[in-house]
Amino acid sequence: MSPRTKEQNERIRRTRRREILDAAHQVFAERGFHDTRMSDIAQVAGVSQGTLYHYFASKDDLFLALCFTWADLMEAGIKGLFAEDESPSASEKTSAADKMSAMSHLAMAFFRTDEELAPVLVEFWAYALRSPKATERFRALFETMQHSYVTILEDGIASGEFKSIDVQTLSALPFVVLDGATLLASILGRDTVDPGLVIEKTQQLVFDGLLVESGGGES
Amino acid sequence: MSPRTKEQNERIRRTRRREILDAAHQVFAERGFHDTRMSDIAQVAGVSQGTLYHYFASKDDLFLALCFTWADLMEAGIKGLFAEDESPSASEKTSAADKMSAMSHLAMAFFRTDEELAPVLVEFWAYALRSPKATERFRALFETMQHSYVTILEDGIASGEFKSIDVQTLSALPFVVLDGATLLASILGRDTVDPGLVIEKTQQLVFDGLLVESGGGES
Amino acid sequence: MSPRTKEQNERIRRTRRREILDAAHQVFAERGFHDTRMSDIAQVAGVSQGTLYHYFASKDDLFLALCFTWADLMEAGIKGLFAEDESPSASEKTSAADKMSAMSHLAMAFFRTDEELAPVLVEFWAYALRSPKATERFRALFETMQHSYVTILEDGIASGEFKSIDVQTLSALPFVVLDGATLLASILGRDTVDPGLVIEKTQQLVFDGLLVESGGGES
Amino acid sequence: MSPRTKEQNERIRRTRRREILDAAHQVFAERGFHDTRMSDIAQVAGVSQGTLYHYFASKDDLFLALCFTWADLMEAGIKGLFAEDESPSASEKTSAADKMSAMSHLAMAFFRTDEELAPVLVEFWAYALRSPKATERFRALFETMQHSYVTILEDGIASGEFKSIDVQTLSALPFVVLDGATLLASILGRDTVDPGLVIEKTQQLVFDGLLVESGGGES
DNA sequence: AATGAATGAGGTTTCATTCAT
DNA sequence: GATGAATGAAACCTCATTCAT
Repeated sequence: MSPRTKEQNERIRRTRRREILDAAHQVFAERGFHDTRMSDIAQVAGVSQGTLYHYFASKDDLFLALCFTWADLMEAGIKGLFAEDESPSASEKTSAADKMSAMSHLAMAFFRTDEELAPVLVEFWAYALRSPKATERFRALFETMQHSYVTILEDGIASGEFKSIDVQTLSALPFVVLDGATLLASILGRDTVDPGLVIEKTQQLVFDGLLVESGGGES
Repeated sequence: MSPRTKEQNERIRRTRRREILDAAHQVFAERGFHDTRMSDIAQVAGVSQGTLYHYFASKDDLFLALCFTWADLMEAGIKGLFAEDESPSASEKTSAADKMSAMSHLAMAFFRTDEELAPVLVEFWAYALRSPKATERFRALFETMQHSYVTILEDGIASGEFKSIDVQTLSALPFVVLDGATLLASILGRDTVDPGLVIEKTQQLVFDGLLVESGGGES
Repeated sequence: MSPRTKEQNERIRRTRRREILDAAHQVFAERGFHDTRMSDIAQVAGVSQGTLYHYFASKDDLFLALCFTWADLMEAGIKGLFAEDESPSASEKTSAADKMSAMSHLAMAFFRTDEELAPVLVEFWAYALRSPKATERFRALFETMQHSYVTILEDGIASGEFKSIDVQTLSALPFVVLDGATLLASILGRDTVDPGLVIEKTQQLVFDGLLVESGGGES
Repeated sequence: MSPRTKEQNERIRRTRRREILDAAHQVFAERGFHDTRMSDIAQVAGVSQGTLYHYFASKDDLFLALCFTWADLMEAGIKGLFAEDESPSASEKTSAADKMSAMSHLAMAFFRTDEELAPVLVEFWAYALRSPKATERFRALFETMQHSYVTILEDGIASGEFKSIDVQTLSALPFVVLDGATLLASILGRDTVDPGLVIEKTQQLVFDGLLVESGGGES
């Protein structure tokens, strides 16, 4: 009956918060944002509806927190990729080709980690269309990825590995392909479109395209 | 004195139906599916709420009809591309490269035609995640596009224009890039990501990639 | 193209009116008053909704007209029973027993005539609970029936056929049994409760009861 | 500070549920099922509309619950009548006449208990015409009453108290008269038809009829 | 911190009725 | 007389959020 210590309280809060986020993730993935009721989340999380509001100010808040969670993860993944790279322990500089390949693998890894991630992402996009907060987070993630890709491309071009191209425009490509493949896989199923494979094969083809002087299609 | 003729009634219904669809398009684009009120659509269309239900059974029905409208248009565009091609008047066969280019241009054209199309597409995707009807229409559209691309690639490979690749997987690429670029442009704005440019430059790069034997590793 | 004569017009109106009433009868029986839509009736009658309003001022008006139709029929039946009786051609006065029996047969006849009558009656009762017009018609019909029965009973008592009873109270019995049997047959089906049989057997038993001095139940 | 205990919550729910049912009873009786608005019930019950839906899934559900409540009461009354009878303390068996009388008194008691019961019953009948659930409950109640009456009649016949009659058909009589009298009293008012009196006098007459060999013809 | 009964604004949908043709 | 497109009032119901316990 002795009051809980501060640390105990915080641990409880952290655990409970995570449980709620997990429950929300599951239900949002199944039902989508608008068809999810707070009571559903509460039930799956095993808490009362009131409790949800001790941890998140609103349904939107909860959804955003969830989306930010994986955005953080993704961002950390990308940054990690290059942080390692900068460590001087690597005897030799990694080639641009290797870096491109590494980015692809990172994206592919996300799909293997969590089967329910893709549907929530699609919801997030629709949500981001109307929510400045979501847009900002999305933009930051995009810019991180874009920045990395720009660096890779420019390095490759500088070193003569790649031919010269419109770096600014093409820097969006990884994100474009990642999201496009996620979308198609979510709606049509992975039997129809395997996002990992699409990303991998595309990256390979694009890489090959970077090696040759343009054949000069008119488009 | 005498009642309206059948033709008069049909004309009225066709016109009114189109007016409602246009209004719905506008409001759905602005607000998204869930934040759109039937009263908003009615007001923009200049009719009463009741009238909406003379033309569409429900809000979902209206939204689907709208999405089917542009899906039909897009599908017609793709099929038209190849129908022309089959006309025997062309003394020489169009090259695979030209066909690829034509597909890109078609996709790009859609964005120029209708500024408000993109946001509704994103809504449609989220919607398609839960609605079998929407999924089916989406799948049909995808397969049409995929089929065309498969043909182009196989023709190109057969004629020796292209190297041999995983046609099945890469046939999803146009749709992946189209949707991915649409998404990014919708959320981040065309200043950040110009979908037409992304499509064009990507197509070019991919095309170049198709010309050379792969220099890359397996990744 | 010559304009129709007044008689033709009236004939058309009468026919059309009857068609609408028949359609209404059918739909009201199937669906009940509140679940019947004017459009249903219009469709079954083979006319437009607007036309209904050329013949009846409102849905309530149409329903009442329908109910009044059979009320008139029933009332005519009862009155007819006694009109015949008063004709001097009958060499001998009909006995009270015979009259009672005749009333029973009349009631039973209604059930055989029209299978769909019973459900509409139940609707009418619920309706009559709130509508003064319906109540009044119902009361008039009741009083006609009651009046006839009072006469029969009083004649029978006067002639010594029947013992003395509370005529006022028991004069409601035919209506009570008729309606009660109608109700049960409508809800439970004629397999469970055969209204004709119930009426017949009850009448018989009651008649027997009228013959003997009360055994003096305490109730 | 601490949340309410389970018992507290249950007590609240039980009380509130009863309050809502009472309010519904009152409003349904006044206005009928279809003209009753959920907002009316909410107002009379002193709760918000939303609260109604915490206790009943729909307007139909609420109405059915209400009807089931009195059906349960009525059924308990009938069963109670015979349960007492089976107690071995009674030195002598109750006569069939006494049992018939008891049943009449029970029916009459219902009308005295609750002035507003009758109109709701009429609504329930109309409702039962279209609702399988209501039909089933109605049938069960009917069968209970019928079963009791069959027993009474057969016992009476076996003991020689009553003459032999069509027990199956006449076993519906109490229900027929009860419902018929309820209906007439509801529509015409108790001044015109006193249901208690009708039931009592009818029972008496029928009882007398059971004593004598039929003098009547087949009608 | 946790609970869950209660709220109430507001959305979609229905349908009797009107009226221009 | 006949039509059927159009109306618009209002009903049922949902669900995020609050707050007394």
